[in-house]
Amino acid sequence: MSDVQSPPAVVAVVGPTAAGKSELALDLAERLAGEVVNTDAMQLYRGMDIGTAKLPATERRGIKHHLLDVLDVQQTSTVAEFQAMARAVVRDCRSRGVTPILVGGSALYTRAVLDPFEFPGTDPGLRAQLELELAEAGPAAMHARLRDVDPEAASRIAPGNSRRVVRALEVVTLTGRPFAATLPRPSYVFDGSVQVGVRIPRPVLDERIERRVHAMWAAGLVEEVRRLAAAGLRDGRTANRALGYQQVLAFLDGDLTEAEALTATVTGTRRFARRQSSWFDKDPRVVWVGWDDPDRVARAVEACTGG
RNA sequence: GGGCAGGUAGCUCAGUUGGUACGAGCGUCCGCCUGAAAAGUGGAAGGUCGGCGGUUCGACCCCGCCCCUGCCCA
Repeated sequence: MSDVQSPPAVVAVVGPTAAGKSELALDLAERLAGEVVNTDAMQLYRGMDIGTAKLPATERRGIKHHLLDVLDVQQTSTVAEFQAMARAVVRDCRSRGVTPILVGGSALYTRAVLDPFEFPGTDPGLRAQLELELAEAGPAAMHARLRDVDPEAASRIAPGNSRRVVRALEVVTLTGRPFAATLPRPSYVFDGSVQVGVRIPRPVLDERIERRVHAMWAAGLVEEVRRLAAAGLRDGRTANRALGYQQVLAFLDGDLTEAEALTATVTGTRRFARRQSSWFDKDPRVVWVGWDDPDRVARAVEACTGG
């Protein structure tokens, strides 16, 4: 147990989607007198409930949840802004003697809270300019340009990845410093940070994902998307890319049949789960517990209390 | 029973007047990832070209028979 003087730990529950993170987070919150902090990019959005598997208020066991429903669907979400919000919540919790328990599948978001990520800033005008130039000159020309001003970054960014090329150019011209020079060190910014990972075999996960997507459809995902579309879902830059929403939108626009939208959501979610795992698996700091281990809560608590 | 179309990568399909399958998209696998991250992106592995026989120096491409699928006629 931590002594009275030192601030509570910062706990992050990580792992692929549909592995059971939300439940474990609630268990930990109860055992550690904690509050839940969402680190899921899509659960930030108001009205995106079914498709993001957002825990309904009635199932939150009376535990306070932070950073759910803070954005409108047409607003763009960004890591840097999220980082600031989430860190503020973490500090607030700790100042009240409460353990913040981060949960969410957005690896970058979670890491941006825990690790010393420093985002170099942005300029909408410059960004727009670069994107215009990209549209006119093409990806190869932009990559060549990056090679001139920041060879190191250019060598690390695939020429076809225009998104990153543009961002790198933005950072270089904005700061005058190389883009690659700002890589974070793998260290926690908050004392007593712990990451608990939920480990689940791939076949089991794939089956759970498939069931979950079907359940979302049965629960009215199509209606939810229709409603959000009327509220401007298509106008945003982030929310309409969410798994499930993206595909249902395509269905509503007649680009996919409903059945195709459903299977595309399943395979898309599967791929997403793989991408998530590639972040978490290579982080040696994560303490793993089995998704169905009867003692997983005890093990997780032990990891969090410095056992 | 007869006619037509088709059977090529896990799926949907390109392709060669007979000379080692140029395949593509999707999926799968592995990797990258700093202001869109449920996003974006790099790479890899997959094929006895329905089966059997024939023609040929050589057949996935020609011939015969058979099997399967779809449509049409009876």
